[in-house]
Amino acid sequence: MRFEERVWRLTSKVPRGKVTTYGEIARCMNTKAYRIVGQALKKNPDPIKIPCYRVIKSDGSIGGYSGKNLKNIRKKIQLLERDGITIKNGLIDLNKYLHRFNSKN
DNA sequence: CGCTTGACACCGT
DNA sequence: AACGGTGCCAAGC
Repeated sequence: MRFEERVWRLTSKVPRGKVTTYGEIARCMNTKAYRIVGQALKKNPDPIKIPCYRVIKSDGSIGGYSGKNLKNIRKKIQLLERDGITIKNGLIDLNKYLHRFNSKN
């Protein structure tokens, strides 16, 4: 199983209305390669099954979406709000919306 | 092989 | 709270 595929599998488990972080995914895979998580999502093969917009940064800010292009970032924000997530000043309240994986992926 | 690249995290100021 | 610097490590070249 490639690193990317494990990232995609975990990402697809995040329920609607919740989010997770790059670091959270990496930790769940017992690695510190949190930066690689983003690189994997960027290569998302099936956005329908893999809601990569639900993956944000650990400080609650949005992170990127298909690159760091501002237009794409806004798109990501719209998708999150469509899920019922409120974003104030570009920040998401992780205490409220963070999805916690059960130790096994 | 070795060097660079990131959709990041963490700590100090 | 907000920056800025440093650490991270799989992939790609």
